[in-house]
Amino acid sequence: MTAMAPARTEPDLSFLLDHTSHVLRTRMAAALAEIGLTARMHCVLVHALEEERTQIQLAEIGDMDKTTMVVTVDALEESGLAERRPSTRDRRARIIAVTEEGARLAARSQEIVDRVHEEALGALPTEERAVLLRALNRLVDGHLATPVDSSQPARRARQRGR
Amino acid sequence: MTAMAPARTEPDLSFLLDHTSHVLRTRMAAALAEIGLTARMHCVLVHALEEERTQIQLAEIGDMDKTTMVVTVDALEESGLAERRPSTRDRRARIIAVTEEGARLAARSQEIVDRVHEEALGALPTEERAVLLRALNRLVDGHLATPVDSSQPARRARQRGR
DNA sequence: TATTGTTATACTCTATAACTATA
DNA sequence: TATAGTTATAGAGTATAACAATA
Repeated sequence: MTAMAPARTEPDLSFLLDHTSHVLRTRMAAALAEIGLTARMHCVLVHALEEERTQIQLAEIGDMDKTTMVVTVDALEESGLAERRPSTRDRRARIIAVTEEGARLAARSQEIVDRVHEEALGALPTEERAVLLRALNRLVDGHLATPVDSSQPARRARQRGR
Repeated sequence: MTAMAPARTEPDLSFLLDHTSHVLRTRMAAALAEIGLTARMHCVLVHALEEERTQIQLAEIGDMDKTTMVVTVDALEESGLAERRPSTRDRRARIIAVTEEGARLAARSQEIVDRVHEEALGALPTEERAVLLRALNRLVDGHLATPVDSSQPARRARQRGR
């Protein structure tokens, strides 16, 4: 399934956001897949290039679990795009160092990301486009800043003794 | 994980849409859970009330798989909110008939949906709000209308003989 | 032959738990 | 004690396959 359907006549914000984000996500995934990247790999590459960062730091930036980060970095290493290096400050931590090939690919993937966004917004009048981005930013900073912590956790605690 | 992080300097449409839709979805789920509904149950109730509809028709409207529809209707029946009735036109099909209690609850759930949308948009100036909805509608009708059909299927075909 | 609805289940995704090593 | 990273795996969500009844 993709999203909740428009339950009515008035514009349905849930449907609009779900649908647009879902479609954009599939387009982005398809475009990045052409150069062998996932959105997460792109995200990690770009932020690892900015400065020396550990896996945990990159996980926080990308809003990933640390275990998800492990598999993402595994993929980057297998593709020769990044390497784990021991941090000199903290011997528990690993710095993610982007290789030359990784840096080249990151430049290309950023172009792809920008292009996909351009294409998505292409149909909008310039002014409407600016207002859209401003409004979405306001939502992100405002009432839609943080998810409610659902009383029903994503997954029940593992039962003891198993 | 929630969404791809802002990879940027410029406003990142992917991040904005993913984040807002995700947060709104959790808020909607939490609000509807207070009256024992999921977003899907609400969606089915509302559209089943509009006119006589079969499971397949409701599944299409809600963009659900027919197997997902089965469990959604199961939940509605168990809660006494809807019933399956054989279609008089097509004996394969089942009409989803909303009970009186279901109709009452659907009215309440629609209020909840509207309220959650109101709250989300509350921070926006009236004009910006109108432009946002218009712009999102344009995206839905335009380049973000349909997802690319990913070359890699969601799930590989079941291997034969198993 | 195709379609509606159903059951059963396989697959993906991601978080939890438990662990090692360091702090 | 707490944290970084790792492995293994549980659980949720959802689509696929196969089927029965009917078109």
